[in-house]
Amino acid sequence: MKQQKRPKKQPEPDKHSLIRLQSDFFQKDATVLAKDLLGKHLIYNSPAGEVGGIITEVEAYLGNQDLAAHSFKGKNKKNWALFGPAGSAYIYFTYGVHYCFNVVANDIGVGEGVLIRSLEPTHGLEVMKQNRKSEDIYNLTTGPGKLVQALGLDPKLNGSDLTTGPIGIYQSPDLKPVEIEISTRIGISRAQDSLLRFLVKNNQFISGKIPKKVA
DNA sequence: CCACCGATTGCT
DNA sequence: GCAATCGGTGGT
Repeated sequence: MKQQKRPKKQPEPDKHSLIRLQSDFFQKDATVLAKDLLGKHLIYNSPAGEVGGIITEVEAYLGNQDLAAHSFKGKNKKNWALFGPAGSAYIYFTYGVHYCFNVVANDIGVGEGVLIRSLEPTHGLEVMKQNRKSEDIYNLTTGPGKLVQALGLDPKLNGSDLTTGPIGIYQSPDLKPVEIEISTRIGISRAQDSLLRFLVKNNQFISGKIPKKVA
């Protein structure tokens, strides 16, 4: 028997079915928050429309106990937002070329954050394709610099409140438990053995380099 | 003042 | 494998 065609086009998730996460969700250690962020939606209500996707890869950075963290040597002009309240944005400029986006964790002044490394695109695909000058959905948001470019995140949103501002973290009501894969962090020269990179198991939307899989 | 480097990406 | 490209840091 022949399959019937779906009468309705599907996959765009309905923004209004998503629940915006509030400060109690963010108020925890970066290692815990990192894992909790997997499977949640990162959505930016941009001037060009709503863009974003499901968080599939993250890394935790732990403040003054973490040699690889930007906050290791304390607060300065560049990293001040990392010391803000849990649930705020830390957007930093690196390699003279790219921006990366973090979710601030833990108490004010601790300097913990979660680097968002990869998304599965769900919102505003056309806008993101334009921003990235690529039609390949696997090349839109699979990397910390790429996803900031795809979403068109404005660096002025550094320090902004993710619970009320134009960038938000959302949970789908029908979110299933996420299976998590763990590895060492990528692109750092110190603390290379810490197992602080977390990925949604078996997802295809991961950043370029091969993870040193451990657990 | 100069050299180096970074939680990256893309091209050779 | 390496250039792009910029601001901060540390050494001379």
